[in-house]
Amino acid sequence: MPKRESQEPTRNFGPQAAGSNAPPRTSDKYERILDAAIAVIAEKGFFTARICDIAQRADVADGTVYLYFKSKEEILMKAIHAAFDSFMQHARVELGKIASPEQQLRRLAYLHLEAMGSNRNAAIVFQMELRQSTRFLEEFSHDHMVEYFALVREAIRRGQQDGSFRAELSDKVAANCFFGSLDEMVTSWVLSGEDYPLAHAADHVCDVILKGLEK
Amino acid sequence: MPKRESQEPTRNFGPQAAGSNAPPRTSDKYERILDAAIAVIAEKGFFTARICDIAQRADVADGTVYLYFKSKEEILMKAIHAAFDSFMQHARVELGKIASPEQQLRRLAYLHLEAMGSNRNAAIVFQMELRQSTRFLEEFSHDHMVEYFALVREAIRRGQQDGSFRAELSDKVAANCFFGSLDEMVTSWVLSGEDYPLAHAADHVCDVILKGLEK
DNA sequence: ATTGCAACTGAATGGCGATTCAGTTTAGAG
DNA sequence: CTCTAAACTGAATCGCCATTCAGTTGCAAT
Repeated sequence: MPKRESQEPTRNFGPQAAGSNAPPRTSDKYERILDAAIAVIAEKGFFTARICDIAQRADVADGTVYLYFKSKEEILMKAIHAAFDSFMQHARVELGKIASPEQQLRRLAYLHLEAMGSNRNAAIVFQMELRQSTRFLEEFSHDHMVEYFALVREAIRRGQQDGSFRAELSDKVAANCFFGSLDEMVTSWVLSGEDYPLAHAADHVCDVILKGLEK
Repeated sequence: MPKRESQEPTRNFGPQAAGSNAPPRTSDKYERILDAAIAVIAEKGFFTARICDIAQRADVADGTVYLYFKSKEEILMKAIHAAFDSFMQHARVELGKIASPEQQLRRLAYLHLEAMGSNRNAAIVFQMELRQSTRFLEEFSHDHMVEYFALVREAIRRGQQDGSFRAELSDKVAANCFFGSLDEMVTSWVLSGEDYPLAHAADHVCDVILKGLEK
């Protein structure tokens, strides 16, 4: 029988899914189900999305979904987790290459909008479901946001120290403005239903926010 | 038997609730149910909130809820509608008293945060459920947002015309930054679980955004 | 006191859909 | 080819809860 890929312990799953369940195997079913779930949830919302819709879209039987995930909720959790982690890792690497706090924020704004703009379904899930879900996924998704905010606040504080940003501003408020502005750009992009290149807006947002932070 | 209050046609309801249903009467049940619904939905989310929870909290029987509202969905709709209309009316009056676009935006920021900060449950419903609900209440809640944005964009455009704001900025992007920043302040206030006076933050946010818009 | 009707009640209904599991298929090993 | 276990299937189960409605209560008019 096929065996676990000879890789790092908990890297690429596919097998034993949810902690203690039956352990599926080598095939792209895990990813297919995740993708299908994001698409269906984006379209109908978490609570209205039915497992059988997801299964159908992923082209597997209803029961198969439960070989890979413990529950409907777990699918959403894993989907958000995966997307977020991949974004944060990418963002950290990119920001590491830049010294100027101002340029870091510009870059981050671009990455944020690009990530959302490149996958509408994921963007919908993030904008619409993530908040709602904060209630029942609690700490989980919240921790991710805290991570992101830490990145922003850090850049802002460094900018204040090196004298390029006004020191009297609260880094928390400033970070909220930065994030909130980008978030709203994404929301209006999602709600518009159109498909203009979202990332183009990064510079325009930064024109406002960075000037607002400047000395 | 008690009769409809001698007021404007469709102002204060209480009676015949949902268009064609059975028509209840003079008592505060309508409001009690709305308030209970907001509280329960704030706590558990729209989909997880049970009608019997709402009824219990409003101190009426399950069935009574349906004398005043057509469905669970309608309760949320009416609640959002009422809160929004009252805010918009108030905001329009207040902004009408102010000439300077900059001061208008400052005032609006204050009103926004004050409205949210004065009723945590309502704020939770707005921040968490309104977006989610955009999907199934569609146009409905979206129209309200458009109204609010129109107010903001109008002030921004006037500021650009009178030369106080940079004319090269898109009023749409600027409005997104303004709204997004406030919205994010509310979200972080809601998620913090603490009860600091949210409205105090209005000036801080405006310090950033207005300076960002300035010439 | 009697009547009639609006308001209200809450147990029963009905449908939906997540989850389960008995049975089927697949594919590697012998 | 045969055997076995993992992987998969999808129909049946089961709990949940919005909504309904037969019956009760309150009250004002007569």
